[in-house]
Amino acid sequence: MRKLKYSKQREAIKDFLSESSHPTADEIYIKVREQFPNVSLGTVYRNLNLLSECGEIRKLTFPEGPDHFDNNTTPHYHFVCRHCGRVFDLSLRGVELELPDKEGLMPGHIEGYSLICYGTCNSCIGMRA
Amino acid sequence: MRKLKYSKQREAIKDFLSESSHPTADEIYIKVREQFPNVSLGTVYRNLNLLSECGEIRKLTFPEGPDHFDNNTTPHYHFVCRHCGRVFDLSLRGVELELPDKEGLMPGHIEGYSLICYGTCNSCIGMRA
DNA sequence: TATAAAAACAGTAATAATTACTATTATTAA
DNA sequence: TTAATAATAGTAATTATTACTGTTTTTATA
Repeated sequence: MRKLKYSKQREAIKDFLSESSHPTADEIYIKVREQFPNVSLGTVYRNLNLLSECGEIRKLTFPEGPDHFDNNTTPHYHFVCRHCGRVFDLSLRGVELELPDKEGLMPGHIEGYSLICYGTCNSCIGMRA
Repeated sequence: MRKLKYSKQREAIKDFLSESSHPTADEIYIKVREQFPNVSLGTVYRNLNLLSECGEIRKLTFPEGPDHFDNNTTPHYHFVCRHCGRVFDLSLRGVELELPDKEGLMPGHIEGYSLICYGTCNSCIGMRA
């Protein structure tokens, strides 16, 4: 694996990730620009990809809209509101999948999985009521 | 819900979907063009979106590459190979999630979910051995 | 069967998200 | 202190998808 050198831009990206909830690359870009006005969106994407590859963060892909990024790499799932697009964490104790144990059923070697729930969040339900 | 009128292009798209495994819009386009040389990619996308909205097919989104489409709308999961990108069906009896029963844990009303496993498929494992 | 409204079409242009390229600057190990 | 390499900003290019427009097809009803 390649060696990462320190960069203050990457540090700012990580800082913002740790204090925010599933931001998109663009949201991170807007925030980091407050501290580094010349930072480029490419730098944000490159660092997010580097950090995902290192396993420091997770990339979340949904059928609608841009990817989101999550600094919580412990096993957990997500709920996405189809109306406002917000992403929520789900712990779902009791829904421990233990998929790696089911290798026999797999068409190969499983290295990870993602569980995404879709629906309408409570605040969007409230708006329609 | 809006009313669909018959179209032979849409019929060809459905036919190909039912005899193939998780094709992308572009793969469908290439195939349907054999029968309708002037079909446009926009027509393929429009019909795939219409059919997804009607619940006749499912759209599959992965972190890499274009969306895939699945004419199997019964509950099942997917395994995606990180190397060749192929998509496999998983039945995984015993991993019945029953998520709709867990509404109390959700930040809203759940309408669906997707479970995607990532890894290396057996044929890609063979190639590296 | 004729007709008219609605839907679908092909072809093209536009958009959104992301990646690639390049010349310069910053980091780091020796 | 230096030299190798990683990282950067800025820009261009790419990929996947959607939107637009004028024409054609479908379908319900007269």
